[in-house]
Amino acid sequence: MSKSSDFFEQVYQVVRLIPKGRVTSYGAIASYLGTKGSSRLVGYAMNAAHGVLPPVPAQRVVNRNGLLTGKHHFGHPGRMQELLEAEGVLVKDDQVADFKNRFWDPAVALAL
DNA sequence: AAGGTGACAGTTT
DNA sequence: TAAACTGCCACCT
Repeated sequence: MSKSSDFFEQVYQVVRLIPKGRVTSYGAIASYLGTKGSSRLVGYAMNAAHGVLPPVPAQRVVNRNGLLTGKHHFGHPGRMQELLEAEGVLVKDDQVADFKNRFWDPAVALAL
């Protein structure tokens, strides 16, 4: 019953709602959860997202610059970019192409 | 129990 | 203009 109290679980829920082919930022998720200053916790949560079921598409979460900061945490660098490209998200120089257009804001998409 | 960690973000120099 | 520092807070040892 106290599972929902886990901050990580909250993050996972939002990340799993990210549509395929879209990406969001750590700060956007943190802000949506009401913990704007805890953007680092979102990244930290992703660190523990490995092996979590249902799977958490952490590759769709990048920093506010659209940079694949956590690519080194996918077991092997390049795996994150590969996953994104497989979903239609072009990545150039470890950065999401047309990031602003690909950005998916939970505060807007999940509004109401 | 207390301290250190970190896949960010915003501000200042 | 770019680079560096600080704040932030839940999880881990």
